[in-house]
Amino acid sequence: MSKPAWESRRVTIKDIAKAANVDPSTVTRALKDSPRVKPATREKIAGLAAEMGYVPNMAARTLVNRKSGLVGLVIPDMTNPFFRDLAKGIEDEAVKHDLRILINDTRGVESTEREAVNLFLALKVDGLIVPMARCTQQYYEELNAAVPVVHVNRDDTPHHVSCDTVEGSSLVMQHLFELGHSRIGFVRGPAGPGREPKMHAYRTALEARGIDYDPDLIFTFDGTLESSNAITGQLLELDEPPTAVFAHNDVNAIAMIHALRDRGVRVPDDISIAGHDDIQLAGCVDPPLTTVQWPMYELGQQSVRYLYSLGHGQDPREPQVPQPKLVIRESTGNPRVARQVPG
Amino acid sequence: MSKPAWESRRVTIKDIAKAANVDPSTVTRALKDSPRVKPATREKIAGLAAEMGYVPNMAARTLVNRKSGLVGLVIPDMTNPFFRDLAKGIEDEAVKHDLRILINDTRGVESTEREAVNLFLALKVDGLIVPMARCTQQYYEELNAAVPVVHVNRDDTPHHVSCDTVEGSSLVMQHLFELGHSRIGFVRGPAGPGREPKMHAYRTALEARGIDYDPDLIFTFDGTLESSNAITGQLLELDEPPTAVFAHNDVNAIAMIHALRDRGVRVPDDISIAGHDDIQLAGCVDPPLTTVQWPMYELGQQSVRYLYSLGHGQDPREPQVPQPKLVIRESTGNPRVARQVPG
DNA sequence: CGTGTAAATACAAACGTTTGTATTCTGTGA
DNA sequence: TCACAGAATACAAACGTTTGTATTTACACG
Repeated sequence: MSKPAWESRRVTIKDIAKAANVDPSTVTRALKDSPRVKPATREKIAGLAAEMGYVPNMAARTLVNRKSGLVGLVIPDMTNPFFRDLAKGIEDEAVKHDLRILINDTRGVESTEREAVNLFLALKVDGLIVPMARCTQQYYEELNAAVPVVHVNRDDTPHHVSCDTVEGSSLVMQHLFELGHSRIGFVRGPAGPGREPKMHAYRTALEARGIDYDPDLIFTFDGTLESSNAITGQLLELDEPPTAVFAHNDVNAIAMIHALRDRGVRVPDDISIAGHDDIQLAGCVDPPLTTVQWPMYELGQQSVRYLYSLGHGQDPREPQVPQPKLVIRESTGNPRVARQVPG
Repeated sequence: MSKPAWESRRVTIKDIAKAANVDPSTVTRALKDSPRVKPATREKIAGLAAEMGYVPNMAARTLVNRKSGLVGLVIPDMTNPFFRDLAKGIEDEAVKHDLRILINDTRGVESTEREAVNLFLALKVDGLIVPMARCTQQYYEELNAAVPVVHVNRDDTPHHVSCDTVEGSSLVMQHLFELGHSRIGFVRGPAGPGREPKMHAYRTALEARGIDYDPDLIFTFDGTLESSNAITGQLLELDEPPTAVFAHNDVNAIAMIHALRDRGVRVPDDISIAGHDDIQLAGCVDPPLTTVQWPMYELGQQSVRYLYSLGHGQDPREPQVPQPKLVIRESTGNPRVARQVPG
């Protein structure tokens, strides 16, 4: 096996300088179009750089700049289409600010999240974007001393972009009430700090209608398919199952619809299911999902802008994102006439 | 607004050295448990480092080591569960080699893929793992001169880990033949280099049975939901639609099943659908999907091992991964008795 | 042909770590 | 008490880039 080519030293600015018979500093300036270098020289250097296959060394750059132009994105589950749209918004906005995005999937594990954050810290990222993190608020407040951190969809932290979670969830509850439901289940997300707005909206809506809160109707979704299946099982085993369920997100809602069908329960005839997020898939499943349209792409964009302000000592303006909207499709309907439980 | 805390300089090895009254080099060695430093000093330094909240500066480290301990993972669609399992295998193996994984989602766009590669190059990654890349074989051969690159599921490149694609696809074809199908559609992946093994298996299987290859039965999936819908539409508009379809992957297969149902076509009664990959969801949809079980996790592990050997000048051993297996579920069945197309 | 000025470029220090080599300890045995 | 080995630590250079300052060059003007 011949000696691998990548062991040979890569071409540096000094190599180019030597080839062009100038000082390294001139090369740097030429490469970033500084007016301090004469056009002819600039072009000669640009040509040489391309020809020699120069790749800048970010490590050296980061070292002197004390920042990398990188933004770390810490997501709990890259498989959730929600994060794809978010990431898209983030990346589109990031290029405008000359920032590059690095992704780390924590798989919903808190320790992994910490490791990811540490890696990004060591990488000297300019900022962190953390949608719905697992770690505690306190952790992030401390972290915030080290690097700008903006949260998405979480409003208990110093810096966050979000839209009206309570409003979104209230719309769902109102819709279900209007259809005639009163026994409504609620699936909350992974237990943890900063995720209570949906729950809050749920309870408030119940109260406003004078309906007692029943802890039996509360389930917890951990992001996995199994979890959705398990919830579906629990739910059907109840003496008096709910006639409608407000699911934590669309992934959960869709999985539950499948699980229900497997058990011969029809949606929405036997039970209504509403989701949250309006992922692309939501309109394509059977039945199409009633859900809350959540401006993920915009949230992504705003989080970068926010981060940018933060990193430049500006007081970030309250981000403007569209209000959540209810999208009524076919997974919700009128409840069946209540069967009286015998005895 | 008070001065943001993150503008203050972070604590470096020099700060620790000063605090501990030793030389920076001693701190380095203490922090990496070198036997050259006396246990008492080591502990004192470790304590100080923790107390002062020291975070190593990877840029400086990378600069002197000329490598970062990072591995870049370039994936076309992070939403495909396939890549999640792959990434899991990669990360689990990576920690064993003290490597960290960085992900970049290219959304199937070739130019984005190039940018991602360049970013990783600038970051001085130790290697690249590239499952089913969009760029040409030639590009990667050149790239391979700069950094170790291993491909997953693609066998036209210098270094790759894969398992028997032809075998996996042949199993599907054989299964469909045995059910009595002879008019079988095939959905290929995003057009591009290095993705012909499935196609090859398809055509070979057809030939072996003496069935003519019909270009009308070949469709191209670009990874999106819309694409699956469009294919479904095209397929049904055929004068003589196929009685079975071998889909490029499970995501495609599942989307097609949905699209078919929307149009009132039943699976497998009216048409059989087989997928590829056996993602977690495959067993949970309705009907459960017949598919090829693909050892994604193992491929992930092997790709890191392979990369590691490559990076250490060892001749990498041919990776051993399980053979693909056919998983027969309910989305495939006997064809309906062939309707004769009138005159 | 000087002189002044602006343009173009060179110089040098710094960023935070690592590592090979040199130096200073420490304690032992004669 | 001295020399010596070995342990512990200090020194210094290097990694590739950036940037403020200094130097050289070119040119126009008197």
